[in-house]
Amino acid sequence: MIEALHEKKVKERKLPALDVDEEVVMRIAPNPNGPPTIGNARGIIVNHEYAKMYNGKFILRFDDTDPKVKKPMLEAYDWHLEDCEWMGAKPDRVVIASDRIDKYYAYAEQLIKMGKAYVCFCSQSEFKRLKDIKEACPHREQGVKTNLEHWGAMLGGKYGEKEAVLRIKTDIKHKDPALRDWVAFRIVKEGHPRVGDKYAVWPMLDFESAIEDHLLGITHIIRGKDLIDSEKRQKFIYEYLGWKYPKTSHWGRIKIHGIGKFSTSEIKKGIQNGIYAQWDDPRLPTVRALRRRGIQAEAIRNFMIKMGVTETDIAISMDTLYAENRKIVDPSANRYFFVHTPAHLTIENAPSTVAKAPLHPNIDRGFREILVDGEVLICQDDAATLTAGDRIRLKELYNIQIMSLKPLKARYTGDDLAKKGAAIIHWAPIDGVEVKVLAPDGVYEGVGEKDVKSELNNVVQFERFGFVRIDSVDDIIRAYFAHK
RNA sequence: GCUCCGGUAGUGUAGUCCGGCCAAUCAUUCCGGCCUUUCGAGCCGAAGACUCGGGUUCGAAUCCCGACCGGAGCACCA
Repeated sequence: MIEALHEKKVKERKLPALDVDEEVVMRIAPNPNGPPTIGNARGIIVNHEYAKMYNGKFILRFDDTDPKVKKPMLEAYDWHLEDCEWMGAKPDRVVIASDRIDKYYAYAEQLIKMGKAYVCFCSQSEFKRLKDIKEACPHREQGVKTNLEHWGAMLGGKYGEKEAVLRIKTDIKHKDPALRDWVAFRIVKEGHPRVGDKYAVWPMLDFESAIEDHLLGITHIIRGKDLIDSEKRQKFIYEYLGWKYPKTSHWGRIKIHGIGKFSTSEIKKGIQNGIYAQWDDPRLPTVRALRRRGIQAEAIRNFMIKMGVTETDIAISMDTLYAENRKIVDPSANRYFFVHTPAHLTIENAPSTVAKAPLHPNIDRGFREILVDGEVLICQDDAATLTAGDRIRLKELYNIQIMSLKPLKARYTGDDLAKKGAAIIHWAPIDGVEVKVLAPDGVYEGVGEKDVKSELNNVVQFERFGFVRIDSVDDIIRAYFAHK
C-alpha cells in the first residue's frame, strides 16, 4: 500500500526522438571565454542526453578561434570540463580548435585550388556595399594562382589586420544577403592564451565549425537558432567537398525572469567592475554559482529536459528550476534554526531545558539538542509582528506570552503543544554560531545552531527561511541561499 | 531594406508532419481546503490557452492564404 502511494504516475518527460540512421555523434562547441552559464548548460545537457539515448558519443569542442574579440580564458577550459562532468555529461572526447589550425589551413588551400575561395582586399564597408547590390568585388575573379599567392602572403604575415580576408565563394546574387560570399579567415595579430602568436590568420566560426563537424563525424547538431544561417553558409563547403551535413535542430532564445543579460561577456564586465565578486557569485546564472548554492545537477538536467527543444523564444522562471531542486533536496536536507537580524528575547520563569528538534520533519533521522536557559534570539521580522500579551510557541521548545516589547520580554507559560492556529516561530540559542547567508537578493546575517557546523558542503533547510548550502565553516558559517 | 523562423493557460510544454480519439496533456505558478510544532513537504480541489481573419472540409490547434505580433541573420564575434 505504501508502495502504491509512492508509485506516482510521473510520466518521464523525454526528449523527442531523433532521426537516426546508425550511430549518433553529437557535440557542444563553446567558446571558453568564461565558465558555462545556465544557457550553456542547456546545450550540454540536451546534447549529452541525446548521445546517451542512442548510445552515441558526446564531444566537447572548444571553438577558441578569436584571440581578440572573444579572447579565451585559460582557466575556462577546465571550468567547462568540470561543469560538464558535474552535470553528468562527461565528454567522450575533447577537441580544441586552436590545436588544429593547420588542418583548417589545408582545407582552405584545397578550396582555393578548387576556385571556391578567394583572398579579398575590400574594406568591410566596401564589400558590404557591393554585396547589398549583389555585385562581385574585383577580387572574386582572381585566378587560382593569384589567390594562392595572396593566401601564402597572408599566412606569411605580409598583411596587417583588416587588410585581407579569405572568402568562400557562394552565390553573390543569392536572395538571402546573409549567405553571399562569407569570410572564412581573417588576420588577428593578438596573442592567444594557448598558442601564443603562432598564428595570425584565424578561421571564423563558420569555417572552423564546418570542417570540424565533418572531421569529428558529427551526425546531429542541436544549437541555438541564431546559427540557422550559419548552417546555410557552411553547407556551401559541404557541397564543394562532397560531404554530408549533419542533421540539425534549433532552440530559440531563452530568457530567465528576474535575471538580466547574462551573456558571458556581460558577466565578465560585471566582475571587472566589481559588481560581482566572482564567477560563482550567487547572483549569477553560471553553472558554478548554481552549484555553490546547492542546486543539484539532477535538477538542472530535469529542468532542461522538460523544457525540450523548440524554436520558440522562451522566458522561463527560476522558480521552475527551484521546484525541481526542492523535490530532490527536501528529503535529504536536515533542518536547523537560523535567525537573521536577531532580536534578544528574555523569558521569565522558564526552566532551563534542552530542546530536542528533529533533523527532519517526515523522516526519522534523529534530533539536534539545544540548551536553552531563559533567553533566545528571534528574527526581527517576527519580533516586529508581536504585541504585548501575544501567546506564541517557540518551535520545539515551549510556549510563551509576550510581556513587553521595548525590552523584548516574555514569560514561560508551559510546554503543552498549543492547539491549531497558534503562531509558531523559530529561534536560535544565544550562544549559537554566527551565520552569513549569501543570497541573490543580498546578504543575511544572524545566528544559527552550532550543529550546522557539521554540515559543511551539505544542503540544509533553515526552517522558515529556505534551503541553503553550507559553504564554509570557520569562526562563522557562510551559506549560499538556494531557494525557499 | 533583404532573407529566414516562430506564435497552445501567468510560465514552460504535449498534440501540428499523417485533419476527427483534443469540450486540448503534463509540470510549474496562483487561489481555496486538508494535514503539519516551518511561510517546507505531502494530499484534495479550482482557475487558466489553440494570436486574429478568411478559405478547403461533413469535420481544423492540426492543411492553404492574408494580417498582426515576436525572434534571428545580413560581422574581418561565437
